[in-house]
Amino acid sequence: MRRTREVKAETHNAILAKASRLFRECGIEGTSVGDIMAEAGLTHGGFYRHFENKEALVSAMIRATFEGIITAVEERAASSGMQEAVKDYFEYYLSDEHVANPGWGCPVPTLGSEISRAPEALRAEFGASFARSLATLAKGMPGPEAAQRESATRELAMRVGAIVIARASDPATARDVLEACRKPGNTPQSENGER
Amino acid sequence: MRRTREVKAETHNAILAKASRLFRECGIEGTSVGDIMAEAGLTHGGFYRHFENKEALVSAMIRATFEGIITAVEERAASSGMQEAVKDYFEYYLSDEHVANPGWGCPVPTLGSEISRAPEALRAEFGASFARSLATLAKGMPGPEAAQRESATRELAMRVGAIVIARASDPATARDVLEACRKPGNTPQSENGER
DNA sequence: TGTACATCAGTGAACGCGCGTTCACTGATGTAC
DNA sequence: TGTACATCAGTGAACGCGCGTTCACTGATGTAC
Repeated sequence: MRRTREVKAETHNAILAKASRLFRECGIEGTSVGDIMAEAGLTHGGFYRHFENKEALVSAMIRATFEGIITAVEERAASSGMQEAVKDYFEYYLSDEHVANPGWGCPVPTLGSEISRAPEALRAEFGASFARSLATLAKGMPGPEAAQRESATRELAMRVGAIVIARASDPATARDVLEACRKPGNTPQSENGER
Repeated sequence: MRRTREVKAETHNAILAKASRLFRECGIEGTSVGDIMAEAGLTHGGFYRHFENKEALVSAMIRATFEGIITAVEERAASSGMQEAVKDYFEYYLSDEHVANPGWGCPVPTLGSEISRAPEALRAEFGASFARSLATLAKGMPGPEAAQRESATRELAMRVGAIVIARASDPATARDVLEACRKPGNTPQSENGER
């Protein structure tokens, strides 16, 4: 039953894609290797021909998922410009759709706390991938480079918090929090340079 | 080996207190009933004389932990005023100490994503407890009531996100994010009333 | 206040279950000639 | 291009383990009189 190189590569990508959605939707501990393989139409034993263990898959999933977000924003920027692409992303971020579909959303609100308790190697991958995403978003912010990075960080942090709170709360509380965070006028933008 | 009412009440509180720290530090799934009981100096079997099941403990822990935070802020406010108490809380929130000690910190960044996937009853408890905490913090913000609530929400959301990101990242990324969020000047404060 | 008995807080063995990982096996693919 | 054999992707049973929960048991506490 050996498969061609092409088929193996497709399987590998399928495992990654299914893991990406399931981890975001059900959490890392809440998703078993068997769940992922079944979703990919395979049995659990074959998993270890693709990844050394579950942790290795988590690491690859983190990188691939952030990379996918970066690519999506950059593709949008190619037609409408970075500023518009980032504005759109931030608007989507606080949408009811994003709140309701963690499996297709940003990995930070879903996986952040689990990664906090994970081995250093995973936190290193998460930090590096997150930093790359942030650098992309920063390019769509106004002002000089330092201010861009700072305001992208604050804007994203506020949205991550809003999503975490909204998803963990009853609908009424969720609505209040989302509405407060949707209001403009606080695009932090910082005072100015810090010296 | 039956215990007096007083001893039982003490045991009950000990279980709650140990669970509060362990859940925040290791996550809900990452903490077993046995872990909690051992921490309280007991064996796992006795747990069910105090709580119907693990979920009931989680619910009680959420309420008690938020209530503890509210009490701490209000006690500080009794001597220095609400504005100062809330300012202090927000400052502590982004401190390295808070990042390093999830077991003694805000339950939102640690438990938020797990609660998202929990039964509705837990999300209802989380939402209600969170909303009460937010109402307390709002009292320390400037402006009319609606603006107070809004800016407390945004300020807290940004901090929740910052902590989630910082804890899940490598030290360098964590530092960058925390520093960006510590800068003042974006106390959102919203435009003004919304009609 | 004293007695008799019911209650029940806490113990620790046992349960069924799902997990991550291993392994012998299969047969199609890859490779060396 | 054809042949012989090594490789290895995927299968499914099996492993050891820790989990939440149950339960028979113990003996001190609570209660009824």
